[in-house]
Amino acid sequence: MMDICYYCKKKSKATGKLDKDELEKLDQSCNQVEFQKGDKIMVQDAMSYNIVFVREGLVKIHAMGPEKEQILRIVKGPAYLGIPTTIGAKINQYSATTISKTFACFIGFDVFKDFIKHNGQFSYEIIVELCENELQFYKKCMNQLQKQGPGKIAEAILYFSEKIFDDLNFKLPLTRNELGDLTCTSRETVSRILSDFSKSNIIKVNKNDISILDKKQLENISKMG
DNA sequence: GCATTAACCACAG
DNA sequence: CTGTGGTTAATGC
Repeated sequence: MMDICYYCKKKSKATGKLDKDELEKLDQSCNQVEFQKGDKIMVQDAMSYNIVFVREGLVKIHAMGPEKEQILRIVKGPAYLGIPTTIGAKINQYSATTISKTFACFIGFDVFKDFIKHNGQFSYEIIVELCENELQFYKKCMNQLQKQGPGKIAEAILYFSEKIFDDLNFKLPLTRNELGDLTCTSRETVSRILSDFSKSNIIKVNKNDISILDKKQLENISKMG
């Protein structure tokens, strides 16, 4: 059972920069887990000892704020989870819950830290991922702070279509309530806006199945706010 | 003032 | 869990 990581076909870009010895080290502190939809991978306010690599699947990063639950972002594997909170704080600053069947690996933080300190190529790839996340998050902030309801929802639909599913037709992996938590609106507003879009033939909605009919229009609404 | 927007509440399916 | 209608509060002409 040696060298599972060595032969793993779902290596991250960073892990691809590790040599054989390092992969063996990784192997010894890496633990594969299969999650069902709705399983918790990380829990806010708990101690964190691991970095999680999501090989495949969708995960929501969320946290309880002073008022209500907030979904911070949606993560699609392959991607790392928990680097900011594990490096930057002793206690998890957010939770991670799967929204689809997910395959993930838990990596001991000591080993992960060791790679960062000793393998520049590895570190660089990690930094690239963190930077992309930060830029994406800035965009989401602007979206939430400056757009009105329809603009926020339009951007969320485009986000799922382009970044997550790469398809004009997709099954929304969130409830209306969760989509509200993601876009900083109420579930009622999400409902109304979705049916408005539907009535104007911009999208087709059937339960959680969404089809984008008029992408131009949707982009326009997203842009205009 | 008047219009727009969206949250909150309630209730039905 | 969703969709819809009424009410209310904030904001901007």
